[in-house]
Amino acid sequence: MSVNKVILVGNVGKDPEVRHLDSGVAVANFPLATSESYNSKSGERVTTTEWHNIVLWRGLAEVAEKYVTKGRQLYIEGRIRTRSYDDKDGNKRYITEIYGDQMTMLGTRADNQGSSEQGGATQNSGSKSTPQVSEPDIEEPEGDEDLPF
Amino acid sequence: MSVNKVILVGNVGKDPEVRHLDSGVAVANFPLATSESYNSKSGERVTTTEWHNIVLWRGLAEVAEKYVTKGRQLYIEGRIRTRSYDDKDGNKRYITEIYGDQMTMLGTRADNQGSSEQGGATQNSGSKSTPQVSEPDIEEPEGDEDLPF
Amino acid sequence: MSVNKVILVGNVGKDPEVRHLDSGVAVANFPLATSESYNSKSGERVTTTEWHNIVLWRGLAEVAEKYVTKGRQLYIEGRIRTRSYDDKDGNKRYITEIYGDQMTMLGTRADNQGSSEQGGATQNSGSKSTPQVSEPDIEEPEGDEDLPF
Amino acid sequence: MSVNKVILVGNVGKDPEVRHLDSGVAVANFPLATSESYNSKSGERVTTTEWHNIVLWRGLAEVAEKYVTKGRQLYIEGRIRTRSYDDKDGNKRYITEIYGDQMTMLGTRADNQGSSEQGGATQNSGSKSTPQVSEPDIEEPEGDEDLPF
DNA sequence: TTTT
DNA sequence: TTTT
Repeated sequence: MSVNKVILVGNVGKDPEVRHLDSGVAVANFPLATSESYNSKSGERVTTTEWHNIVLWRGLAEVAEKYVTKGRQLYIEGRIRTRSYDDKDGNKRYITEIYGDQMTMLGTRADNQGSSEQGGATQNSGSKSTPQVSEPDIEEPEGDEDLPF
Repeated sequence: MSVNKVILVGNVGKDPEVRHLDSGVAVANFPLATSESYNSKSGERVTTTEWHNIVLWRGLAEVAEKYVTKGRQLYIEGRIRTRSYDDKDGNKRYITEIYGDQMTMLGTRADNQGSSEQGGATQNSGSKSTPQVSEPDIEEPEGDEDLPF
Repeated sequence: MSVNKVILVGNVGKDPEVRHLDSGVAVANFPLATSESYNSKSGERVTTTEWHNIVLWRGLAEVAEKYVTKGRQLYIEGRIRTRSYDDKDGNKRYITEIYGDQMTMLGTRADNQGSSEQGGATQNSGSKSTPQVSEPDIEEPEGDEDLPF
Repeated sequence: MSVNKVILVGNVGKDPEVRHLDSGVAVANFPLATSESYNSKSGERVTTTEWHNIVLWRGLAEVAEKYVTKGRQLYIEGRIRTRSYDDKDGNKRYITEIYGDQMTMLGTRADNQGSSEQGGATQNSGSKSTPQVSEPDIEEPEGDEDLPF
């Protein structure tokens, strides 16, 4: 009876960290930046950046491992999840993450690799550079508890 | 160059707290619950609830003050914002909030008030019980009729 | 490499028509109304209604058959699809439809049935009146061509 | 009491046609393609393309006039609107359009211009190549700093 | 009519 | 920590 949906277009802040759980399930984590600009009262242009903690599971994590790199522009659709953990001092802390259910690579390869032999709008051929992917299904990301975050 | 969008349909956990800043600007805060169900490996039906910290400004805050109450089912569209603050021990803490840009009251009055004289699908008359509102914008693209398509 | 997403909250205009294809696949069709209000230049409050042609497949169609009725308030998430057909005069015509991938019943039962023994915000017990459902997966709605629209 | 929202990421099919109404209001029209791939029953990879009729007003139309060109990858957020018109034979016809409320240019300039002196991830400097824009609204919730959370 |  |  409810909806929890997030849609982000932003830039990857660091190369993903990908773990493979004992169960064989892959999990990827990386930060994604979105930014907003507005004119302050005093007239300057102000830009603020928001950092999102992206978490991808299974197939999406594997795609991230292969194709997602720092600087990449991505579309991510997913849901918000806040979880608690104990910090080194035994205090309960909270962290909010975005569990991605859908991911689309934006821009072309030239854009994102800096290899730069080619700068046009055409996508690189062969090696299916940047697939669009989604979660296999509505399978729940269980086994979550196994993760030593 | 980026997008930070959240869409929620959930139930209000507590009556909003509404503050009026010195500037006259109103700010409302309240928790909104979304829930998800899935079948665990062991076969039971598991429901997890996610709590979202909703923040509304100005006109939306004023609408919340008047119409949003505990239990209410709402549609909220907004953006994610994580801010830091120092806790009582001087430690830096983070909290993630949803700044609402658009809000729609769901269900009918009977639904949400329990007064219940009337249960049909028709909306309550008079007193425009549950207005739909958004941040200032909403300039209508009129003049449409002028177009010689 | 692309995204085609629609999010609607509106009211069902007519009870769904549900067909069962030879393959056993169910398909449901019904209109959903969304409305917008704004103040015209001349100062009156103007409300315009938009009608969306909703199409649901398989499990979602079956849920619609059981639970979706005229007047019901629904959340629908899906994608836009425009298809052509030949009208009685042999002219090519186009129709745009929303293929729903996700559906959530809004409001409570009292709201939507008019039976009205109960009007509070609590959901009906037992018989899990209004389930939230989604497409089994990314299975393509093939067999579409079989439909005598 | 309703929501009519569309989110698209796709490629511009033709340079926009921009009109300036007598009132001074600008209107831009262009097609945007989104595509979907899936594996058919017979095992081949099938890609279908959906064409969306984008309509932008005022400031957004002016941005489109300056920056949107054929091939460009765009994020568009808006709403569905179906309108009728009479065709040359006097028959009533319908067309469904997407009225854009928000637009974001995706990829970098190198991506979209083919000028190609440069292929890396860095955006072109100067001439603020690809602004992100939205309909008039966007009043910032400043005064935030005043809040004694 | 785009893009991969 | 990204990007413009």
